[in-house]
Amino acid sequence: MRVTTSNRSITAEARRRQIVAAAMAVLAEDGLAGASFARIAERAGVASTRMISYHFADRDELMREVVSTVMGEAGPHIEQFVPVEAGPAAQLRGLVLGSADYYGGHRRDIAAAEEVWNGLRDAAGRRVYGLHSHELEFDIVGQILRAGQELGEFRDFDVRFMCVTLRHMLDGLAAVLVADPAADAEALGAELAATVERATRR
Amino acid sequence: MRVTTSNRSITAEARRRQIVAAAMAVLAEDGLAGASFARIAERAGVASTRMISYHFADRDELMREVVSTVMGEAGPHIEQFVPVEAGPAAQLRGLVLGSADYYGGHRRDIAAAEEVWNGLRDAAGRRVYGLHSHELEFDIVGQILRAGQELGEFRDFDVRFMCVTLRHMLDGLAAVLVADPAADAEALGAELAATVERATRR
Amino acid sequence: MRVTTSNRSITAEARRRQIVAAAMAVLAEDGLAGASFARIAERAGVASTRMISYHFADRDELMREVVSTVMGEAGPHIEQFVPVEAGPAAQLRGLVLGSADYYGGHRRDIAAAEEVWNGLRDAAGRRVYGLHSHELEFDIVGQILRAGQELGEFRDFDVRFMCVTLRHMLDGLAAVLVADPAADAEALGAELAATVERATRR
Amino acid sequence: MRVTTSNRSITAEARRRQIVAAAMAVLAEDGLAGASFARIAERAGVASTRMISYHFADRDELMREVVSTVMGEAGPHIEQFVPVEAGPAAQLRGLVLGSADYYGGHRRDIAAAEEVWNGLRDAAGRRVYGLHSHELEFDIVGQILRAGQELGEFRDFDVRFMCVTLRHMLDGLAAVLVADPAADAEALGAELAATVERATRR
DNA sequence: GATGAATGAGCGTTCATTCAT
DNA sequence: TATGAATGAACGCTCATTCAT
Repeated sequence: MRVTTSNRSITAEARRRQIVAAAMAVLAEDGLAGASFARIAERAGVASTRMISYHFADRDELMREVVSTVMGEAGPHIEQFVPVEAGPAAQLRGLVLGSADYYGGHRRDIAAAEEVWNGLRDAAGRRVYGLHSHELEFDIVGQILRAGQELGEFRDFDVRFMCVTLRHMLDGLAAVLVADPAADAEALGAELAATVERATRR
Repeated sequence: MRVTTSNRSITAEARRRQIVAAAMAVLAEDGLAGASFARIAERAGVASTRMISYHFADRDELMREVVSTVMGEAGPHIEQFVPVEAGPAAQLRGLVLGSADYYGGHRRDIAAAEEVWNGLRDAAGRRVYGLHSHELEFDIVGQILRAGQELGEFRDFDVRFMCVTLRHMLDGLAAVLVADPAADAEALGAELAATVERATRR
Repeated sequence: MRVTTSNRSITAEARRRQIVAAAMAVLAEDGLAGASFARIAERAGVASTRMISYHFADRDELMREVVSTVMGEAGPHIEQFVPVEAGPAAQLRGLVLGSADYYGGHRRDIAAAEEVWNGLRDAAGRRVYGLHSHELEFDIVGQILRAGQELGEFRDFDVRFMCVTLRHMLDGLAAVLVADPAADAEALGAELAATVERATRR
Repeated sequence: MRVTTSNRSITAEARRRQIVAAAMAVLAEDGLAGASFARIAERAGVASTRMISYHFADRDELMREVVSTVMGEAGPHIEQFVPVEAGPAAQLRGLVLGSADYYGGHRRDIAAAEEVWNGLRDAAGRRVYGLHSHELEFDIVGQILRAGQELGEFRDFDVRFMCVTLRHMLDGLAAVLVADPAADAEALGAELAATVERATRR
């Protein structure tokens, strides 16, 4: 059992969630540069931007919260699609289908998170997120890929680069789902799973 | 023979190129939001931001010029790698290898272009670029893919979605090359070509 | 009894009045084009132009406030000079004398308001104020004039055009009072009242 | 016979007239603040604002030229309506009718001139035009009024203030004609002439 | 927990004008 | 007579943030 040790009150947490939700809506609609405190406050229905400054240390913290909220939801959701006992190929397939399922049901959220992911910079101008922020994902996927190679199911490719390629293929799927509300997440997920299967198998 | 009929003088064109180059450098380093006229002017070594306003109608025009400059260079460069007489599989391979070659030689430029591509919005908050801006590329790649399917070389996949997937795989390649200056463009290009080959063939 | 239900605090209202007063002074001295935020802020004794932007949505709102402040004061002041029970001729005379009295006591204010009135344009270049903004005044004066015609006191003139003419005669009076600080408002008011009386009576 | 001793060439004069005409159009549409060199150049169909700077010493000279062009045309036109041999009352009537006739035929021009007249300031912020700029007109009209008083035709009013009042009544007529393209200049002129006649006669 | 007031720094853009042909 | 290039100064406005309750 996991316990969140937060010294924040219930109402404060509610306010934070309210603001994060508003931030996501604005990010998805107007982009990172358009997601000013003023617009987010207006969207959240709070009186002034001061409310945001009060609940978040600074803009960065709010934006990071957007990303971690989405990532925190996506991980467990996708996990359910990955059969623990099955082989690497089935697990890889589960990863793709699970991602497609999550993306399909949270198009606005992933659009928001991607805005932050791709655009956010720190005060010195360095990217806050980037390939290195995916290392945890690359570790997990890398283990599956390596296991497949050792079992002789997968061909001999550069594991890390395949992880990067897979990530971007999934980003492509997300982009289609965001751009076209009518796009069929399940069908495209299956399509991509087939592509990934052929790209990796011996 | 193509003739550019521009009503701009030679010196004006030179100044524009100088400013665009400076903009690219700043974009790659500080991102779209960090690419202010002040920083670009400083980088370009011109006295004031007024110089930029004089040569470009507005910020948008400058940013679009960055993208079209890179796209205008990349296209012909990659074309050389695509054998006209060969079959679809060879052409597809050429596309990947050519892209890798261009990306490897212009890491800063593609980083700059991608900043604009992903982040630029118009006054109303709508993305200036997006999936739809790739339609021309999708047409060309789509023709190759369809030809391959008709010849029985390629398996039966959703052509358009494969175009999107390919685009994002290439973006992943670019991301690696930008993030790691030591990354070997040729090797990764070959790696990706192998992946694409397996993903598409019957 | 009229109650102003404003959601602005007392201090905010005080600041607004302070800024409006400064704006009036600058407008009267330097004209509309010269009434920049910088000059107004300096005149108001506030640290920066940011203070003005904080209290007013934009330049237009400040300028409109100048006009409505003057109009809101002038109306009730002039009303006192118009005897409710008396006949049209006496009421018309009261209007002129009341206006002269107000103009004489607020030369700087009317100069400021007139700058805005004559010069302010919206973003599309259209006049914000104009003859149509006087319709309320024309209604009131028009009623007096029509009543006089029906009673046989006034001759048969075009009521609306007489309203316009009267307005411009009063503007002329204002212009003299603004241009010449030594001009005698009461005497000129009486002079104009005589002119208006002859212009209208049967 | 009057000879214009100008050291300007014919083509230069033509260019000046072309620019002045464009300035008038822009002034009437967009107001004084909107009449930037950029907009005037565009309207005149000349390549750059440099053309304007070349032909006029500065913005002031161009704006003054607009006013003096209109005044130079209006004077002789109105003169034709003032019978030299007739009495003061008839001359005064001619003045009003002549003005109405000119205004009616040059609505855009008088709108432009009035923009400059009311708004133009010198570098120090002082009005370039104002009541004092009307002194020549006031002299002429004043002579007529005084003659009428001496002949016993006119009542005993303050001559100078009546001149100011008349000027503003005419401005009111102009305002109506500018605001309403369908307004009948001749009818309103007759209406105003009647008003002026009653306002002045014994 | 929440708020109003205030702020310094920076934004892109426009202005009329000058320099050098 | 005309033009292209360049410029310094100023514009209104928005940003996230801090102070003081």
